Amino acid sequence: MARRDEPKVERISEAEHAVMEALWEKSPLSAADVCDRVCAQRDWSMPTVKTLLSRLVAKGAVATEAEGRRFLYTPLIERAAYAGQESRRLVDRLFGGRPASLFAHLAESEALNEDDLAEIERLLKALRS
Amino acid sequence: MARRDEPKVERISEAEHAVMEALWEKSPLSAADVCDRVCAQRDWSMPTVKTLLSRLVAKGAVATEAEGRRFLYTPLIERAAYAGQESRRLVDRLFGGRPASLFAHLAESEALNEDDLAEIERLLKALRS
DNA sequence: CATGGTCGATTACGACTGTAGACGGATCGA
DNA sequence: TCGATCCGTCTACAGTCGTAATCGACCATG
Repeated sequence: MARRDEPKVERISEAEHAVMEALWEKSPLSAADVCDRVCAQRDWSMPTVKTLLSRLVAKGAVATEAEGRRFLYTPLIERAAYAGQESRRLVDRLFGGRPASLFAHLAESEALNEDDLAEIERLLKALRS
Repeated sequence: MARRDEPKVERISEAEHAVMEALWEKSPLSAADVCDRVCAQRDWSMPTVKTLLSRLVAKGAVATEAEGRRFLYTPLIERAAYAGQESRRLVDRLFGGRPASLFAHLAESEALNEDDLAEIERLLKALRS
C-alpha cells in the first residue's frame, strides 16, 4: 500500500474533529463562521472554538491565511485521509487488522440493512471487474 | 435492531482495552495473570495493571470474585458488544452512520486485499441466501 | 509472636481534553 | 484622533488517561 507522506499530524481529538468537519464542509472559514456551524450542534461558545482552531493549527491540521485583520482557516489534511487513518486504527485494534472481520461483525450484529448490502454488493462487483 | 440492555458501561479507554483483551482471551484471571499477559506487549508494571483493573471494575466493565485473599477478574461486557459499539461510533462519526460508506472507503483506499474481498463476498452471499 | 511477602486500595502526577474567561492589539466609526 | 469592537493569543481549570509509588491489611513461616 503506497503510503503517501501525508502531513504527519498528531491525533485529532473528538472536539477538534467537529471543527474539522465544519472546515471540510466548506473552507476557508473565519473563526466566527466555524462557530456558526459547530456551535449549533455542540453547545459551544466562541472561545471554545478558537481554542480548538488554535490547537489544530498547532498540530498542523489546519492552515491560517490572513484576510484583512482576521484569519481564514483551511484544513490541511483531507477528510478521506483522516477517515482512513481512524478506520485503520479501529480495524487494527479490534479486528486484528482484517477489514473482513469488521464487515463480518457488522453483518452479524445486523447493523447492515438492505440498502447497505446492495451498495456493498455493487461496490464489490465494481472492484471485481 | 433489538438493542439488548447491555450493562451500561462508560467508555473504555485505550489502555483499559488492552486489559479487557487479556480477560476476553481467558478469564477469570488474577491481577498477576493479567499482568503476565499484557505487560509483555505494553511495557507496563504491576501497579499500572492494577489501576486499570480497578478502573474497569469501577466502570462496571469487569467483575471481581474473591479467591482466597486475591481477586479474580472477569469481563462483564462481551468483546463483540464492545467491538460493535466502537464500530458504530466510528461509522456514525465518520461515515454518516452508513456502513456502506465505510466499506466504500476501505475499498477505495485499497485497504482491502484479495482475501478480504473474497471473504466479504462469501459473507454477502451467505446473508443473501 | 514477630516479620516479611503479597494483594488490593489509595494517592500521585504529568499530559491531554473540553470548555471558557481575560488580555491586548488592530480597526472602524464618529 | 479616540473610544468601541473584533479577533487571535494566553491563561485557566476541572476531568480523564497513562503510568506508577506507597500504604495498609492479611497470611505464612520461623
